[in-house]
Order: sequence, then structure tokens, then C-alpha cells
Amino acid sequence: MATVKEVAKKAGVSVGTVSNVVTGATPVSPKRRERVLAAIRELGYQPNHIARSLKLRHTQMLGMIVSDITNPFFSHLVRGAEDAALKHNYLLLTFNTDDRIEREKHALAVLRQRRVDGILLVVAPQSGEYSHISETLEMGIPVVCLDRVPPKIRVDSVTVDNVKAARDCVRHLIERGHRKIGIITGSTMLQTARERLEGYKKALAEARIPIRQEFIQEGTFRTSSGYELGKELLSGQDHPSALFCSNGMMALGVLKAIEELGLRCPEEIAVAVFDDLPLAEVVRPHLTSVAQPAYLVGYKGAELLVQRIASGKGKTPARLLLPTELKIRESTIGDKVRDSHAKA
Amino acid sequence: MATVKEVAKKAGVSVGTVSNVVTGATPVSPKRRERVLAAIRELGYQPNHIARSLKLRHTQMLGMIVSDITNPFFSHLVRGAEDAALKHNYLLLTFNTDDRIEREKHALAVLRQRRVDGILLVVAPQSGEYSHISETLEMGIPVVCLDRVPPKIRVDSVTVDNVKAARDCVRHLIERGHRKIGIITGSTMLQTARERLEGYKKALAEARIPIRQEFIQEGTFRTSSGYELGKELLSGQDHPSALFCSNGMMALGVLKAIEELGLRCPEEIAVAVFDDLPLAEVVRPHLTSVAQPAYLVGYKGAELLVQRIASGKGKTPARLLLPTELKIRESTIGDKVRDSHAKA
DNA sequence: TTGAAAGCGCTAACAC
DNA sequence: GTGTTAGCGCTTTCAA
Repeated sequence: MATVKEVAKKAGVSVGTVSNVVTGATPVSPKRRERVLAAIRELGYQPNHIARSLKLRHTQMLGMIVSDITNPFFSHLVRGAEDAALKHNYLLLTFNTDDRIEREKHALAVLRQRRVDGILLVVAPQSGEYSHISETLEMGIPVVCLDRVPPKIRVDSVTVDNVKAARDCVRHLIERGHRKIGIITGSTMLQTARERLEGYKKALAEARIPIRQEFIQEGTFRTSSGYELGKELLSGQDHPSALFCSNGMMALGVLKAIEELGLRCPEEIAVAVFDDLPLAEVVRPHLTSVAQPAYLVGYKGAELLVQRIASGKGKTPARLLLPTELKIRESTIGDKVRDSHAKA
Repeated sequence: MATVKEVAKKAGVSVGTVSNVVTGATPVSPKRRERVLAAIRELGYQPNHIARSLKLRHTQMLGMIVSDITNPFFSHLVRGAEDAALKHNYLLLTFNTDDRIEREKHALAVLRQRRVDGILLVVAPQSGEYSHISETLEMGIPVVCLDRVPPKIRVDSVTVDNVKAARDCVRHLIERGHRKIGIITGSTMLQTARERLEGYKKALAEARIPIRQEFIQEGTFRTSSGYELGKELLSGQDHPSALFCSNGMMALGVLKAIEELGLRCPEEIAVAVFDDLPLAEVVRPHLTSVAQPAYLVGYKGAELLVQRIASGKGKTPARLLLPTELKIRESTIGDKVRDSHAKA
């Protein structure tokens, strides 16, 4: 592959001049400029970005670490980040960790060696230990955390307002007349799951509805657990008239449980769900759900990162909290709930 | 950030020695080695991979160009590629093109400047013109095409055997007793759509069932077109008793059409679909579908690429054709089809 | 084994 | 404006 040197020779100018025409850093006389351009064309010259990075001491690359790109939430996140990055002339180096802390550490190490200009990170939950990220920060590589933010570490972040979203969603159930509302949460190891539970409790408290421990079930964010816990919650006489699921997968399981129990949704049991899978629109009944702005989280995260790269480390970390949207659909707005259910 | 030079100084050895301990290229005496290691630790030295790339003339990076990572098929593709790449010590630089040819060209250009060692490419369909990819090849950067392979260009590829898969699927319908089988294809601009149609025709031909043009409808791979064309196909007296959808999204539309027409699936109308969305398992009825090995396509593609990188351009391009799996579910195996429908 | 030094391709400071 | 040159951080001959 051709180099500046060869181009310079062919055009009969110095390498400095060639560099100046390709970067546009310093003006070059029209005729020399023409000659250089011609030589570039003839040689099929492609500037070597690696050499440039070495010299300039930045790579125009961003690291992107997510748990699993196969999960729609994260694929949208990545897409948003990529669009923003590209707009600012950065490229994305992507990693999947499957939420395993050792893979996260490895990714971070690799990214440091690659001298990326910044890192977008969805931290593995329950790691408890964040030295790898603070070290990265100390080396002067900015990190912005997406979706989840590690406690006690001064880092930029953009996340979804889980508690508000869950509260709004449960409040909607309350407004529909429900007072016996169950929840299937995700593992309380997960921050997001805890926050959603918190929102649920908040909504009940605001409506002065006492919390019933037996209406709170901890699941695993998988369809199967939605199914099992759904059955558990809905069996027996005094079961909830509405269910709030902490994620979409579990809602699917709940629907199956409802069907098998011969209950009707939403007439006998309303269902609302955190997460707006593409499913929500196609499953019967259409699911009332909290739509998370995954794409935006990625997009804003990348923008925040390039900004941070440009401005150096600021004193206080920026913490964006993005709003969700409550999409009200069939699963909570069928006929009015019956009294026997609506009353505690 | 510390450099070899600083490490060398601190350890009281030459830079060459430092390099030798980090790369392990040449043996180093135990004590010097220890000193170097200690210095590295103290300084928190991180080898600069950029400098290394410049020197070594390879980057251990692969470009990955897909149309949209938000599409589950592609996110699995990417995941597979990443897993394989990582195993062989390569990193992935990802791009989305939304199937726009100018974005594909841009991505390729950027990747060339970045001196990636190879490129995994899902070509934008209907581009008609492939000079950008043959140029890349000529520059010595191997490319392997995934899922779709551009005609008349000598390039490695790994794809799914669309025609066989479609044929098997339609054959299954035939075995269930159907003889009036409709198809909703994707745009015939798309190679994959054409191949699936071909498989459909092949299956009918093999069963000596004459092809009826009015049973073939060209859709857009979107839910809405499944809905509209489904209605069209299923209205009227002499409608098909089974429908084959060329992709998952359209199948969802078809289901809706069936519901609105008051038909029952599979009793009155069987449905089989190409693509095994996560949906297939949750939608009612569960959809008989062709599962594509997206992850494997990515994985094998990356392996083929690193192999090609190692071996240089071979004479004949490798063309992997991966098998699909037919998942038979409710939508084709309800009660036996009625005679009036089953007979032409 | 080890050290010195050249050089990967580029940009930017400097002198002209 | 333009050319010359040092140097980004690394690996790898080549001599010792």
C-alpha cells in the first residue's frame, strides 16, 4: 500500500505537503495540491490511520461493552451509540461480557492497550468491586456507564429512570381501580430489578395501599419464572387483580399461566410489564408496557463520552436519567375490573 | 502512560529486553526478566497496541458490516462473529449500513484506512455494483460475505441454504396433505427472497403440484404486507389451505389477517414461516418455522476469515452453506386438514 | 543473552 | 507556502 512518501515522490513535493493536502491543516498552493491529488488517485493511496493514531495519540475509537448484544435492549443501545459515534467520527469496538466480571475486566484491559479514546460500559451486576473501572479512569480514559451505574464511583452515566417508570406503571393500574396488585420482580441482585420494585412500593404507598409480602415474588427475568410465579400468585382465592412484571420475558410466562388457569386478561386479571419487546404488539392481548429508550441511552451515552473526551475530566460526573414511556394497551384496559377483585 | 523505554530505564535493561519479556519472542535471563516484570508492575505499563500494529503491519482487528444490528438475525450474527474473533485474538469494529450502498462503501473505506486485517460483510442488496469490494480484495484485505453473496465476484462466503430450507418447509406442508399452498415472498430484489421462492416452487414441482400464479404474492418483509397479502390470498372461495411466509414479520401479519377473517389456524389454514423469531414460541398458535443458524453464520464466517488472513488468498473462494432446522409446531399440525381444502 | 539502532507511516515544529 | 526532520512506541535485525 502506498505511503505519503511515495505520493510525495510521484507528485514531486515533500511529504509535509502531502500531509497538508490530506489533512487540510495548512494551505497548499492550487497547482501543487492538484498534483498531489492526482498522485493519490493514481497510487490508490489510503492514509494509514494507525500511523496517524500513533502520532496524534488518539485513535478515534470507542470501546463498547455490553452484556449481550443478542438482547434487544442492548442491540438498540449499541445501535444508538454507533450512530452517535459515527457522527462524531469515532468507531466502535464492541464486546459482549454475558455479565461476567472477568470478561468485563478483560475487555477493559484490551481496550486500554488499544488506546481507545473512551469507553461505553454496561457494568456486570453484582461485581461488588470496581477497581478495574476506576483504574481505567485514572489512566485518563473516560468511561461512561450505561443502563446501570456502579455505586460509589465517580463516573458519568446515562440510565433509565426505573423507579419512576415502575411507579407510573403501577399507578396506572391503581387508577384503573386495582388495589390488589402483585409484582414479579427480577433478581434483587440486579440494581434495575431493585429499582423497579422500589417504584412499585412507592406507587402503593402513595395510594395508601398496604404492601402485602405475599404479592411480591422474586423471579429470574426468564419466561419460565414468569410462568411459575404467575401460577403461584394467581392460584388461591384472594389473588391479585393485577400483575406488574419487571421484564418482558416474564410477562410472556405470566400470560401462559393466566391462560392455563382459565383466567381472562384483562377482564379478570390485568397485566402490565416493564420492557416493551417487539412482542408487546403482537401477543394477545397486547401488553401495556413501559418502553425504555434503549437507542437513546446509547446515543446520549456516546455523545456524553465524546464530550468528555474533548473536555477532559470534569469535577462532577454527569448523570443523565432518561424518561420512559408508558404504552397503554389492551392488557390493562379491558372491561372495568370486577368489584370483588378491585377491593382489598 | 508508561512506555517500553521507561520500563527499560527503571529495570536497568535495554528496550529490546523489555520487548522480549512482554512478547516472549526471545528468551531472557530469569533475573533480568524479574526486574522487568517488577518495573512493569510498578509503572502500570500497558503495551501500546497501536505502536505494535504499526510496526507489525497488522492490527488484529476485523471489520464487521451488517445492515442493522437491531434485527435479531444480525445481532446473533455479530455475536457469533465476535465470539470466534475473540477466540483468535481479534477485535471487531462494527458498522450498520441499513442496507444503504453508500454507507457500505463508506464503511469499507474507513475500514481500509484503519488497516483491519479482514472484513466480514453482509452486502447491501440490489447494489448491482461491487467494485468497492473487489478493490478491497485487491488491496489485500480479505473479505468474507455473510448471509448474502454478491454475484460474479470471487469472494469467500457463508450463507444459509435458503432454497433447501424453503423446499423442506413447503414439503412438510405437502406431507400434511396440503395441495393448495400459497406463498408470501419478500421483495424479489432480495436474493434470499428469490431463493426461498425457488425452494417453494421446487417442492411443488417435486410433488407434481402445478404452480398457481395467484397463490404467489410479493411482499416487503414487513408485518403490514403480511397482513394485506394474507387477506388477499385468503379471501374468496378457492383460497389456499396453507401459507408459507418468507419471513417472520410477515407471518405475524398473516396471523392477524387469519384472525380477522374468522379462520382458524391450523384447522382451516396452516401457516409455516421462514425465520424463527423468539416470537414463534409465544405467538398463538406456535409457529412452524425454519430456524436459521445466524450465530453459526457469524462464527463460521469469522473463522473462515482468520484462516484466510493466515493463509493468504487461495485460488478458489470457500463457500459455506449452512443447514437450517425445521421446527414443527402447532400452526401446521392441528387437526387433519379438511378434504375440501386439501384437494386441488 | 543483551544492547544499539533502524524503521513502521504519519504529523507538526521549524527553518527557509 | 514549502521542505526537512524529529519523534509517536514498538519490534527486530545485527553485533557484541
